[in-house]
Amino acid sequence: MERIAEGEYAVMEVLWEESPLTAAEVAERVPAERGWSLATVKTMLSRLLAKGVLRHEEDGRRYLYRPALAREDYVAEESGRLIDRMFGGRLTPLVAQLAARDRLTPADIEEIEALLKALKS
Amino acid sequence: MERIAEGEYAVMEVLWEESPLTAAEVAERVPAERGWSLATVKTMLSRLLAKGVLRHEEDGRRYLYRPALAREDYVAEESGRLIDRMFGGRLTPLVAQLAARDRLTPADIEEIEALLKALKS
DNA sequence: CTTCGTTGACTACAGGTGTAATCACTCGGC
DNA sequence: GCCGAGTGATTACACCTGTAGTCAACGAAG
Repeated sequence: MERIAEGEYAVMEVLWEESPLTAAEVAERVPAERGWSLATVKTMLSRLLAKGVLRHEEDGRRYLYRPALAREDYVAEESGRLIDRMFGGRLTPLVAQLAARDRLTPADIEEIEALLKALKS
Repeated sequence: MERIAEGEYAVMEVLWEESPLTAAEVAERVPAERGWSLATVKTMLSRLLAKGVLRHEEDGRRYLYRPALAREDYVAEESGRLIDRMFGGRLTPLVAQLAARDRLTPADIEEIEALLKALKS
């Protein structure tokens, strides 16, 4: 599976949220902080098409874009990659890491415990 | 904090494992799958120096390199970045994600439960 | 029909990255 | 004193990425 760059990811996010969309609609929905011109968004769309993670269908003289890759699949791949690289493929050290950095609230802990309990049954 | 590229990360890994080391020693210890020449490793070292994540001290006519950035700090930053981007900053969806993909063994679950229990006290 | 806005395609260009080669220097051995 | 191996510095170059500009075609409005 082709890698998706950071900026390209922002475009995918938009389309995972809502699709199909035209290039102009995607541009509207990209977070304003990016400050991208329409041209930039179009470049992203072309590159994502070339990478095969987007599809487009004709709609008159323009295209409607939609993801060709499920968000879950992408997210699973990226998470796995990070955990493999940094934690030798094991999740526990990541949890420990985050805990040590106070990234876990008591509510988070409860939630994860509940999730794990459900998994065991 | 400067970003560290994928290849550069491999060099950091070596130095986090053992330091200080000379360029040649780093090259020896980089995973063989990379198939890097010594020249490539030296380039990486220079760039990492420029980014300020490595230090070097003189040792006669060569340098000894050592990390100027703790592994924990880097790992914390990267993990946080990924979790922010893909899971809205929350860890629970990541755990759920991994669970759904069978990336969690029963042993993992036990381990994390124990960790969380310890955290609560 | 002419004009104008919209659209995809193509081109541009600087900075980062992977992957080196080459150069100049120097120290240890002869 | 000279030579070769090791060393950092400098340079190279293609591909990826962020960020557009431009162009040609086409369809709607007048």
